[in-house]
Amino acid sequence: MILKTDSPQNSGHKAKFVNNYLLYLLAAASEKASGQFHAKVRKAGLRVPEWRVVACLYDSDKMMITELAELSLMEQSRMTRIIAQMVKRGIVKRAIDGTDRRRVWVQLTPDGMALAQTLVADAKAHERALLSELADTDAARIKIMLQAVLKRLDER
Amino acid sequence: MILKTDSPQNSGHKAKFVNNYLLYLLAAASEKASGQFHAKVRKAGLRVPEWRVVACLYDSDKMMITELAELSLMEQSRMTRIIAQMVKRGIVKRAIDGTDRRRVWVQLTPDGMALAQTLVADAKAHERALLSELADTDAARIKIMLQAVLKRLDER
DNA sequence: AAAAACAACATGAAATTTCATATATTTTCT
DNA sequence: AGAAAATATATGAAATTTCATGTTGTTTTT
Repeated sequence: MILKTDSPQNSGHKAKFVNNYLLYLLAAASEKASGQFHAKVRKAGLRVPEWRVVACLYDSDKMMITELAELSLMEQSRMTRIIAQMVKRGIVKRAIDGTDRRRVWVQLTPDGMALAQTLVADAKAHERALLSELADTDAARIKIMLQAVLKRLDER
Repeated sequence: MILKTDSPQNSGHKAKFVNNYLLYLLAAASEKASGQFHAKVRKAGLRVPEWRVVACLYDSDKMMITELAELSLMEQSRMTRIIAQMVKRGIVKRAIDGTDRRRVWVQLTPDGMALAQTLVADAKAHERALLSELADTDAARIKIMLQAVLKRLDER
């Protein structure tokens, strides 16, 4: 057997910058933790950005395109196009505001609401499973901590 | 003055699902915290995925395309194309492994290393500023906590 | 030592995303 | 009221990303 020149995955564990860099840790934790659940989302027939919209609308009667974009962490023009697709697929419906005709209210259809309920339940179960794998003290604090980070960031 | 039908940003503060959902909090914290720094990255002439590559290479002599993709949280084919662009711009260079000719080693050029050093220093300063805005206990624990989450996720 | 399986990277084509800007509507200013 | 500014959404066009698959090279099986 021939020895490899170098083993992949940098198993030489020499504490790289990124592995101790907050923004990287946040991105990696988000990406990897979400990855698992996103498989379920796709099995339910949604793409990830669509799931975000559904999750945002789950407990709101209706939302504007701009609000959805902000809350779903996406650009407005992208959201416009995503909503257009979701309308075609019967997941949401659009309605122009009677008073301010620039505004478009987006609402889940009955089908969309059914999807939302299933997926939100799945999401909560997945979250519980994930939290249960953490040390108790971490599980109890992580969400509070992230909310605090978000609060600081929004205050700027 | 005419009262608005409904105020945007859902200021009715009725604790929405997403605002207490771990995966959303992670995504939002990542997105918003990174957003600030990414402005600096673009001023330095890099796009975000390129910065990720630079940051990964910062303290590695060389990395394979696959390793870079894994560490930078991107798909391999995307990484291949990003590296091609970075080669054109003189930020990195490619070299085929002598022993295993499937492998491509990617390395920072001197220009790339200069960029890396500047940006990593900026990143560290930005991180310090961010952490300093958090409560001391949170600042001390957040990275450790995220590392723990990542460890659990990788163990699966 | 072939054959089969695996691994690393590249690539075509479709789809999505971004960026800048257009359009329509409402609000504010003078 | 009329002009200017602001707001909400839409859209064209270029660029990027994704997905499936193709190539090439290496390792494992038999």
